[in-house]
Amino acid sequence: MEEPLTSKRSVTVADVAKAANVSKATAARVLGGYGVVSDKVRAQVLAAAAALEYRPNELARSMTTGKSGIIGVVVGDIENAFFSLAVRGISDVARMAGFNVIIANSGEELQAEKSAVDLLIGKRVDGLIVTPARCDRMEHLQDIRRVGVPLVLFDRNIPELGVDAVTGDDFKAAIIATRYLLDMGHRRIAYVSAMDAESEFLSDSHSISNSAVRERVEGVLKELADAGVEKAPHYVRLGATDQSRTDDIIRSLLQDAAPPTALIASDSLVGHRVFKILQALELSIPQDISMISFLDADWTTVTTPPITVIDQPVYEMGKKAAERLILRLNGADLPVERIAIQTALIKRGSVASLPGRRD
Amino acid sequence: MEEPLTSKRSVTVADVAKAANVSKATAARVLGGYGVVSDKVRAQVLAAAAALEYRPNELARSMTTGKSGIIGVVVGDIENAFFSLAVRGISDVARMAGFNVIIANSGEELQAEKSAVDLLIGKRVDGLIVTPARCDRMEHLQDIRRVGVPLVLFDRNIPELGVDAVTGDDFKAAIIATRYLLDMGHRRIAYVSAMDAESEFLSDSHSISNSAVRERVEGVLKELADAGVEKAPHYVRLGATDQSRTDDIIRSLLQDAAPPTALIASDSLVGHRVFKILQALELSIPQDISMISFLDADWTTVTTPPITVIDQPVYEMGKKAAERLILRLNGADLPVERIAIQTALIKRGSVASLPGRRD
DNA sequence: ATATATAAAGAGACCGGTCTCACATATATT
DNA sequence: AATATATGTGAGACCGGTCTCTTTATATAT
Repeated sequence: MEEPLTSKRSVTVADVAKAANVSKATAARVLGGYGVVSDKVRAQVLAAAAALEYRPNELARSMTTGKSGIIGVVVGDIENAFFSLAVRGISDVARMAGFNVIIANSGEELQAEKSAVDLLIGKRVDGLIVTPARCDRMEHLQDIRRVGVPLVLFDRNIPELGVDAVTGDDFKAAIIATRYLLDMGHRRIAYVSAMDAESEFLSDSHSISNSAVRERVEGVLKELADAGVEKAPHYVRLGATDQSRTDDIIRSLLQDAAPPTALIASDSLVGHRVFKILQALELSIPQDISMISFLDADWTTVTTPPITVIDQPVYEMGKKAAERLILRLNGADLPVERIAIQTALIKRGSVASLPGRRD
Repeated sequence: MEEPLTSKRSVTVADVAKAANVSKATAARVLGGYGVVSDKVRAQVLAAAAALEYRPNELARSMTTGKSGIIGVVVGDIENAFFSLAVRGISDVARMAGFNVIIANSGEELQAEKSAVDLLIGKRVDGLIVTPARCDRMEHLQDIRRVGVPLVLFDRNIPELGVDAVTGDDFKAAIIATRYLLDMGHRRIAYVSAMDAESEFLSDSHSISNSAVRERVEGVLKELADAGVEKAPHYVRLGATDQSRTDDIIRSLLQDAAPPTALIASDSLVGHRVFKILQALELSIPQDISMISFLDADWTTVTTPPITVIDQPVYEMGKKAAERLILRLNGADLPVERIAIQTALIKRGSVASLPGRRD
C-alpha cells in the first residue's frame, strides 16, 4: 500500500529531478526551457520526464510568473452568430500568439457582466476583451484598469474609459443604409433594434446606453433629417429581444396611420425575426415592404428574395481586438484608439425602388 | 519612492491580515469563507479587505485546493451553430454549478485536438468535454483518464474508451429521415456529409472514423437495404467541407446516370451549401429535387420552401453533457453511459411526394 | 602552477492562497 | 475546584512551479 496504483497525485519537477538524479532546480530548468543545462543532463531529465509522463502544472507556473496566458472575453451571447464569429476571430489570433481564451456570457446584463469580469480577474487573465452591455455604467471596467489588466472594448465604445475599442463604423453604416433607402424613394424608414429598453419608443437618442445602437440610431436620424423627413424618431423602435416582442413591434409599426415602407433590423437575429413575421403576415418583400438587416448572416442569402445587408466583418473585428490586446500585453506603448471597422452595404433583393415620393 | 502609486502588486491575504491586525490564517479564514471566526474579527477583516480592494487570486487558490473550477471544452468549430449552441448549453449549466468554461477549437483535426487537451490538462481543468475528431485515435483521451480528469464525450462516442458520451441518436435519426423519404416515394437517396475523407466515395461504412457520421450512414444504408434499394452506398458522399467541394459533390451526383431524387445533408452548414448550389443550378425544391437537413438552423425556416429538418436539441445536449460531467466531478458513482438524445423530424416543405416508384 | 573567467548544477526562498496542528481562553460537567 | 469540551486564533508547512544566489567543476590566461 505504499504506491497506490491509481495514484492521482500528479508528477512534479521534484519527482522528475529525483528520477533523473539531479536537483529540482536543474530539472526545472530543462522542463521549463530556461537557464542553461548541459546536453547530457538535459537528456537525462527529459528521459525521466517521459518515463514518468510529466505534465507541467500551468497553474503553478502562472502563479510564479504572474502570467496566466489566458485572455478573458465577455460577450453578450455566444449563441448569436455575431459573437460566435467574433470569438472565433479572437481565438484564432490568441492561439497564434500562445494565449488561451476563456469566454463568459453576460446575456447583455450589467450584473452578469460585472461578475464575469470579477471572476476573470480572479483567474488572473492577462487581458480582457469586453462587450459592455451598457456604456454608461463602467465602475467595474475602471476597476479592471486599476488592477492593471489591459482591456479592449468590443463592438461598443466608452470614450470616457480611455481604452482601446474595436467596433463597426456604426454611424456611417446607418447612414449608408438610410441613404440607400432614401435613394430608392423611401421616406418612412423604421429602425428596429434588439436593445432592451424601458420603452419601445425612442425618447432621446443621446440617452441610449449602448454606443453601437446609439450611433446607428443617430446615423439613421441624421440622414433622414438631412433629407427633410419628418417624424423620423417615431419609426425607431427598441426592445425586439425575442420573437413575440418583435412581432408586437412590427405589428404596431404596420398598423400605424402612416406605416413604414422599409425596415432596418439591428442585427441578424432581429432581421430573422422580422423576416418571419413579415412572412407570417403574408407581406411580400420587397413589393409590400422593404428590409435591410445588419450582418451578412447565413439565412440572408437563401431567402426569396435574398436580403440586402450591411456586412460587418465580424471575424476581422474579433481578430483586430485580439491583436490590439496582444500588442498591449507585449507592452507596446500605443495611444488609445477607437478602431472602427468599415462595413459595406451588400445590395440583394429586399429593397424595392419606390416610384414617387409619398409622404 | 517607497510606495509607487501605480503599484501593480496585488493585495494578498497577508496584506489584509496586517491591516486588520490579525494573523494571516485568520484573514484567510474569513476571506476564504472556511473555518470559524468571531463576528468581531470577521468584520475587521472584511473592512480591511474592502479598504484595500482585496481580490482573491483564484490561481493560488486553485493550486492548493487542486480544483480550478474550470471545465475544458474542445469542439470542432465554435463558428458552427451546432457547437455554439452546445457550448451555450454547457456554459449555462456550468455557471449554475459554479464552474467556468474554457473553450478550444480543434478544427476537427486530431493534432489540434491533442494539443488542446494537453493544454487544458496543463491548466488543471476539473473536467473535460471533448468532441473527438476521430473515434479511432484515442491515446490522448486515454491520457486524460490516466491523469484522473473526468471526461465526457460530445456528439460522438468511443465505446472502447469507457467514458460517458452525450450524442444524438444518429442511427435512428438517419432511419427516420430515410424512412420518410422512402414513404414519400423516393428510392435514390443521397447522403452528403461534411466529414473530411480521403475519398468522396464511401468505401466501407465501418471504417468511418467519426461515430456520428458512421451511425448516420449506417442508418441510411440499413433502411435503404431493408427497402430493397440497390446501389445505396453509391449515393453516400463525404468531404463536403466547403462551398466548392460541396458544389462538386452535388454536381457529380446530379450528373449521375441515375441522379438522386432526394438529398440528406449532414449538418446545417452542408445543408446551407447544398441549398445554395441547388438554387444556383436553378433547381426548384422540392419539384426538381427534395432535401432534408440535419439541425433546425435559422436559415431553414425562411427559405422557400422551408426545409424539412432533423431537429437535434443541441442546447439540451450541451446541458446534458455538462450535467453529466458535473455529477462525475461531484464524485457520483455512476455507470458509464451513452446518452443519446432523441431527435425528431420536422416536416416542412422541402420533400416532394413522388407519384410512383421509378428505379 | 596559480589566478581568473566561465559554465553547470544545487540550495532554498518565493508566489498567494489552504490547511493542519498547537495553543489560549471560555464554557460545561461532575 | 478540577477536569473536560468547545471555540477562536496563530504559526508554519504545503501546493508546484520560477528564480536568485551560491557552490563546484572546467577551461583559459599568465
